[in-house]
Amino acid sequence: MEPSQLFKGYNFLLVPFLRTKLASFRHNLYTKNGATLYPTINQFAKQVKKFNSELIPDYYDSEEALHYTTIIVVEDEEKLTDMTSLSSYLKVPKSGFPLDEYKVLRLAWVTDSLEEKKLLPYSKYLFSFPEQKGKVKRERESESLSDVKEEKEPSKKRKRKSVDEEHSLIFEKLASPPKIEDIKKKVLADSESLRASTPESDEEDLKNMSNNELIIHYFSQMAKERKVEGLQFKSLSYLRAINAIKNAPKEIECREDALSIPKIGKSLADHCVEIIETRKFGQLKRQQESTEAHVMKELQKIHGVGAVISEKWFNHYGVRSIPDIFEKVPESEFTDAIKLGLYYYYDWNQKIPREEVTAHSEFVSDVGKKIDPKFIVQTVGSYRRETKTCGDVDFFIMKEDCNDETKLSQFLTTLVKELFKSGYLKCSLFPAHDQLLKFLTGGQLTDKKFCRRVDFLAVKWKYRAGALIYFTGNDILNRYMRTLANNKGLRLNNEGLFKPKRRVIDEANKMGIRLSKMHFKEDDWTLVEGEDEEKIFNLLGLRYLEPKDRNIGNLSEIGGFRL
DNA sequence: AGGCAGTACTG
DNA sequence: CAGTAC
DNA sequence: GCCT
Repeated sequence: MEPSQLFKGYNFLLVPFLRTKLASFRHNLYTKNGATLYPTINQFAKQVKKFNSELIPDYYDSEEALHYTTIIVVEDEEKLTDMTSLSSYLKVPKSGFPLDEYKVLRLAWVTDSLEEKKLLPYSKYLFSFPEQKGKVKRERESESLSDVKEEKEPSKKRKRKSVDEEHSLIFEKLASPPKIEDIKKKVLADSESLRASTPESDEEDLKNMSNNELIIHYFSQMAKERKVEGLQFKSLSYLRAINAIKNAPKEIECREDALSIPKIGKSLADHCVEIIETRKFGQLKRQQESTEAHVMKELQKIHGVGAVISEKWFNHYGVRSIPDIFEKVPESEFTDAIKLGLYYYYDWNQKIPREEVTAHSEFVSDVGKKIDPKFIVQTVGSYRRETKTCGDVDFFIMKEDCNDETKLSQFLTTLVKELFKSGYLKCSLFPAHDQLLKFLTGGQLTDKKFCRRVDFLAVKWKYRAGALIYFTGNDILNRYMRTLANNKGLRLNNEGLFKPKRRVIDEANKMGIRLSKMHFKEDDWTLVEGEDEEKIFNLLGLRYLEPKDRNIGNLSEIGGFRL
């Protein structure tokens, strides 16, 4: 390979600094391409000193520049177990050294960059220690959306921006989606390097399953298939049936057994019989094998793409794969949300290990505490339901006795700004408006590989329980509770449990429609309960469910809950 | 035959 | 308003 | 796809 000077101006701290033949060969390659290599901090620090005195005597600029161009390259991942081992390999002096302010990248970043003849974004190559507990580091620059090349040229004259200017700049940057070229690049790179994890096909387990377990197994897959097809209510029927089967007193042996279970009608009973007798579900298999279903499923994993858009892309534009989208679908079809959905296609479809969500929680709540310790930042969603993995991270914000939306909004705005400045927040799925109470974004911890979906919701104190129930979910429980409320002439929403005022009842009667169909106007309904979760459950005639018992309809659910 | 949760955001 | 997401 |  001819020297490209690709890494010109870059400092590589190599850990461990290996002296094998192969390593020497690699090191030679790095230096040929312009990199300067360092085995220990001591030698690097000398360079830092020189760097700082030679360049503009502006601490801010020079340090920042150094951060852009200094990379810790992990040459042997197995030898690095934690921060301590990293320090010892680099021989960090007693006086200390801010190691955690530098990017720690896997060797693959260097080799892939050489291969591609360009500096690749760091995001996919961030090294993280195995089993690392939630300790999180800050990063100085916000990467990801901008190209690495832009980052390595720090602006020479960085003047202090006014608060307003900085504010609008941050939100502008958060809101603007990446360029199509960059999206394409990342999506293609992801689909290559990070081959889709093989779907767990547990043929063996199927044989050992009881009738009911097998039916649930197939039904839950069928629910997904129906949803992808856009048949949301059929999908819902399967989910409801699953829950009913879980609560059924005995094994389903025949058609009558199935029909005796609520939510199982003629059609589902037939499916049950087929599954019991053949241990297979033909309709499901055919569905799963059709290319249309397969492609639609892939497309709908893009945030912002649902049943209608995926169908259009499949039939009208002939899209058959994710990379296909860039060839066949006109750019005008991409909303900002879809652009982000594509850019983070791979990231956002990964399950998040519970431990990582804990790390997110600690990081975000620490930032929140520094802004104002009186605000409570609680992690809800599936994390609160104690699931082992989460699809996203949900943050719930409130402050004791605070029902002032302006105050809540101010806090959330500041929080978002700080999180952006620290490099954690990467994007926003819709522009932040003046009363910022809800914010949907992507967030990434510096030592983690993936950007995650992160949601924020700030709520008034008096509505905290209603909001908490809503935001904790799961969705099936939410729907069930709202239906229950309707049946009692009440109304449950994101704020709390409401009862109708006299005149609404009269009006509904006069119009001959159900109360729940009445347009919800604050004036027409009285808040019954919004501060106590347990009271809301009880008012609906339910026993209180601990968050961990709210995974209704989930395969991993234990115990079951009678809906 | 009509409902199936209720709300908020984009375009 | 339709579409999507929470 | 089930229930009313």
